[in-house]
Amino acid sequence: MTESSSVQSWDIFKEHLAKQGLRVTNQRQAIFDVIFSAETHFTAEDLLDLSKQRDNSISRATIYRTLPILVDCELVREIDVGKDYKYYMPVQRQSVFKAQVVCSDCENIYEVDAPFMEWYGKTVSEKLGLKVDSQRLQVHGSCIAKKEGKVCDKQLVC
Amino acid sequence: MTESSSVQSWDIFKEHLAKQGLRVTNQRQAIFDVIFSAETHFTAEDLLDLSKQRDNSISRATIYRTLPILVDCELVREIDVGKDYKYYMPVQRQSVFKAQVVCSDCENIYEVDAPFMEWYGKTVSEKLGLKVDSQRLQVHGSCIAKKEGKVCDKQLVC
DNA sequence: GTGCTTGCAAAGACTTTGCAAACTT
DNA sequence: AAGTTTGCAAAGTCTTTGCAAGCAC
Repeated sequence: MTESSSVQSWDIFKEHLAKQGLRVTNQRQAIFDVIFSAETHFTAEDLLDLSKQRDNSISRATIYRTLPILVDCELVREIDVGKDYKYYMPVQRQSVFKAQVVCSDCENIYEVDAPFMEWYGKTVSEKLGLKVDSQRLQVHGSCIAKKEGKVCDKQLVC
Repeated sequence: MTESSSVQSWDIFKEHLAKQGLRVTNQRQAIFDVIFSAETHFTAEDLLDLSKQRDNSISRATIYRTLPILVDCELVREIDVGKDYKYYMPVQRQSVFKAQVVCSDCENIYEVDAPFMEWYGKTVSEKLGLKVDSQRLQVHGSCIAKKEGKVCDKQLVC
């Protein structure tokens, strides 16, 4: 994450807040900062912990109230991998459709290009009389390294 | 759903139970029957309601304990569309990878072939050192008919 | 008879919400 | 000053679990 892209994102956020009649608060600013200096995926609880380090007064409620705003303006993507909590991650500023590859051993989530999805989703939906709103493509896998008795850890690439 | 395919599914279920040292109970039988005479997707709560019509003593706990068994032996597919409850549907007895097209207006869930997924998932995963466990491809859309002021209802195909 | 199953109700896990105080504009 | 936003704690929603009674094998 370059500084300029983070600045650009902040402008998008501020503009979105203004447009919705919402306010720029210290809490929202801190939460934004945490997200855009992290670069990885995180849960609401992760975000709460990290945010509290910047401003201990930030509450769980504010985290849960702020995340939907960031998802709304497409600065953050919500990722549901079937667990009972969701992951979030800063959206890369590019328009290629992304698939998520989720490693169940080390909890890594990779985002990879899946450009064919745009065509596929559109074609299939139109046949059914639907207009595409969103798409999700997830591949769940497990570490080959781990199966061979080698290390697999959150810190390492599988 | 032809009768023969339902019978075949029942054999798979019975065999799976036996293999795991589990027992054939009236409740499991009733739940199985409900699922394989419904043909559509359903939630745990839907299943509870329908099952209670056959056997009013069936409890929510039993529903939640039985579903994972059916998912295990691949007779039922669990579908998480991002809501806080899950959908389930009887698995078609064929091996082509299926995508789900979810209509947010009428809550229909269509399953369509996505044969390319097998290749895609495998290729992408191997590059990352992963072995594919499962994949999910979902397209979320909304009714074109409804946008044009026409009817869109659960009963109708969008 | 042994030990898996069940229903019930309570517990869990994550997320949402009502309210009064605090803050942004 | 007017109207958002916040933290807190309680409430919600779906799902899981402990337990004693009941049932399959």
